[in-house]
Amino acid sequence: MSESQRRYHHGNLKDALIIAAAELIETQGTTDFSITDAANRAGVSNAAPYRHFRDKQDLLEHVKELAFLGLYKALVDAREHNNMEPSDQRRVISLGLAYLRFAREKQRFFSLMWEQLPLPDVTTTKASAFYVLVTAISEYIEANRKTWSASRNRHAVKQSAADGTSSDIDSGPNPLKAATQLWALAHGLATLEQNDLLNRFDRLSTADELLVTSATALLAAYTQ
Amino acid sequence: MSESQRRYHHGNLKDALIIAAAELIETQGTTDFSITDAANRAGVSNAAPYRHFRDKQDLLEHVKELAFLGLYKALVDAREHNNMEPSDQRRVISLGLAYLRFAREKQRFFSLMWEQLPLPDVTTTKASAFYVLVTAISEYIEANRKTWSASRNRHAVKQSAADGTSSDIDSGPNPLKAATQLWALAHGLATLEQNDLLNRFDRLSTADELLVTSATALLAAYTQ
DNA sequence: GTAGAAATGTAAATAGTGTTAACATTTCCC
DNA sequence: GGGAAATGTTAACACTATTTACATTTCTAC
Repeated sequence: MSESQRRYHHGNLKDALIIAAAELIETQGTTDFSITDAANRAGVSNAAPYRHFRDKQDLLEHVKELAFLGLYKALVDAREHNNMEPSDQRRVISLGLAYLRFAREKQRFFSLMWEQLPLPDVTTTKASAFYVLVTAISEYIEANRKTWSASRNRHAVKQSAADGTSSDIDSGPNPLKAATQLWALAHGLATLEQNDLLNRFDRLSTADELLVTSATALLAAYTQ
Repeated sequence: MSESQRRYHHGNLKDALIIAAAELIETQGTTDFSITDAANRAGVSNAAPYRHFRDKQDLLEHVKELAFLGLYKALVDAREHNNMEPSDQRRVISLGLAYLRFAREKQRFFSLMWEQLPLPDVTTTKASAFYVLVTAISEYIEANRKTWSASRNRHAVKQSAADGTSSDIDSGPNPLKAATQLWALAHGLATLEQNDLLNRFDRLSTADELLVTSATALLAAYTQ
C-alpha cells in the first residue's frame, strides 16, 4: 500500500511541489507551466500550493534555487571526478566545461535561472558554483605563484571570496576577477549555444572548443 | 484633429501593436504583459491583434525582432560615433561596451531577446549586431596583418561571415571565432551585471572594466 | 462607379489560470 | 482529551488567451 497516496495531509508537499514544478518546467518550459499542473502532479488540489507559497512567482523562485544548487553540484562533481592537480590549468577549464554541460543537459532549467530577478541567496554562499570556481582559480594561482615575479605582494583571496569584502590594495592577480570573467565567458557561450547561434556563423567551433581557447587566453593574462 | 483616432480601421495596427507591446514590456516586464493591454494601448479591441498575429507568442517574436534590430543599431551607432582607426583595438572593444550599455538601458528588452526559442531571422543577416562585430574584428586583423608571421595564408573571412560557409582550412586568425568569443564575453558580463552578481563578489570591478581587460587578453591571443 | 471579395475591426462566448474565501480534516501541544 | 495551528478541499471571482459570428471598410475587376 502506497502510504503517501490517500492521506489528507501530504506530509512533504512543499518539496513535492518544487520537484513537480521542476520536472514540468524541464519538459514543457516555463511559459506553459501552471501551478495547477504542479498541484495535480503532486496529487493535491489547485489551491493547496498557496499554503506553502505566496504565489506562483514564489514557487518559481524555489525552483530556481533548486536549479542553482544543481549547478553547484555539477561543478563539484566535475572537480571531484577529474581530480587534477591545482596547478593544472585544465582543472579550472574543466569547471567551465561542466558549466556548459549543465546548460546543455538542463536547457529550460538553465533558462529559468536567469529569467526573473532577483536571484536566490544560494548564489552567494559557499555552496555556490561561483565559489567553486573562485576557489579553483585561487588555488591555481597559488600553486603557480613561484613562477611569477617575486616582487608581488600577497593577495587576500580566500578571505575576500568568503566574506565578499575584497581589499584590492595589493595588486596581485585577483582570482575574483578571473573567476568572474570565466563565468561570463562560459555563460555567454552557453547562451549562444542554446540559441543555436554558434552553428549559424562559425560552424567549425563548438562551445567547448571556444571555451578552452578563450579561457586559456584569459588565464594567460593572469599568469604572465 | 487626430486623424488616426476615430476610424474603424487603424491603418497600421500591426506595427502599432508591436510598439505598444515593446513599451509595455520595457516598463512592466514580459511576465505581466497581456495582449489585451497592448490592444488597449493601440486603441483597438482585444481580439483585433489576432488579425495580425497568430497568437501571443507570435507577437512576442516580432517584439524580439525589434529588440535585435535595436541592438544592431546600438552597435552601428557606437562604431560611427567613436570613429576610430580599424587598427585600433579600442574600436573592437567599444562595440562590446555598446553591447553592455544596451543591455543596461533596455533591461527587460534585453532579457526578452533570450527568453524563448527560436531567435528571429534578423540575427543572421548583415543587419545584425554579430555581423558588425565580425566586420570590425576582421578589419582589425587585416589592418594589423603586417605585424604577424608572413607565412600565414589568407583567410576567407568576409565571405564566410556573409554566407555562413566557412572554409577554415587555412589556419590564419579566424575573426569568426574571435567575434563569437567576444560576444559571449559581453553577453555573459551583461547577464551577470543585470543579475547583480558582479557587486556580490568582486565589488571593485565593473562590467565595463572586466570587458576591457578580458577582451584585450582575448584579442592578444589572435595577434601574437 | 459599383459590386463582390478581401481585409480588418467589434462583441460575445469559451476555456483555462491565478488567487482568495469559507469550510474540513489532521496534527500538535498543553 | 481538547483546542489551536497547520494543511488540505471546494467554490467562487477576475483576468486572459483565443475563437466565432458579425460589422465596416477597402480593394479590385468589370
